[in-house]
Amino acid sequence: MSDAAALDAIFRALADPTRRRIVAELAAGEARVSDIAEPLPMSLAAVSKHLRILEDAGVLQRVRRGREHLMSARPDALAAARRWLQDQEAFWHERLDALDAVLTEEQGDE
Amino acid sequence: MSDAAALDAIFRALADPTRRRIVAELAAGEARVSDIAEPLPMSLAAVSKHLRILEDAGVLQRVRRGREHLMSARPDALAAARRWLQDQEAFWHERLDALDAVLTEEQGDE
DNA sequence: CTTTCATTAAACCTATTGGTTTAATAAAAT
DNA sequence: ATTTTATTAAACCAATAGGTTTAATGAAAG
Repeated sequence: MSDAAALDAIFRALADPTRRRIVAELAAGEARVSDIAEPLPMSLAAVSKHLRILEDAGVLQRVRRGREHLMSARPDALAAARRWLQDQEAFWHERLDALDAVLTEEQGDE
Repeated sequence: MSDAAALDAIFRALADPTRRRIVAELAAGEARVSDIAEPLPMSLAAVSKHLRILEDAGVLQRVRRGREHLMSARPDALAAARRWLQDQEAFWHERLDALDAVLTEEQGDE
């Protein structure tokens, strides 16, 4: 998967509130599919699909233990998305700071 | 808009690669709708819709200058999303570090 | 004032998404 | 061996998303 495709998968995966909730809840540690599904207002099958999307995006990982699937976080996965956001923020601020500087200087000139 | 709804809007807005591209290109400074659309492989109307989604999410702002609409970045908007990601990463790492510590200690005990 | 230019609105179309329900699979428990 | 439990697969459905094309709006230029 190219970097761009990977980033795309991550942002798409995080665009759904149910999936973000799952991500947040896995901060408490690994959990079985059923445990993750229990508090969620939808079928187990629906949750299973959400988990696959998160797994495919590399946000979660799955370990099979007998008939149970233990899902857990892959912390580095989120870093790519965070970095993209950070970069944009930095570029934007840079630009605005440069603009400020110009305006301030012009004011000094007048 | 509640915080949760705002975060949702931002993540949804950023889930589309065309919109992320627009966001990235506005690092160069404000631009008219037509300028933004020019390099994109779709109709002006389609771009107009993307811009509205980014604007509604608070990621971009619009200033009308006569018949032109100048779009530009609102740097703080991305911060909410970045912070969410940062928090998750931190929580996850915390957990893994704690787990590491336990395992290391157990090894020392054996 | 008529025409051109910059943009959005509206109506429409197709593909994708997020859910459902009902099988299928496979391991665990009895 | 049979049944129960954990999960995914498959088929389906309604709503949404992302695009199109054709008006409509409204400012600028002739």
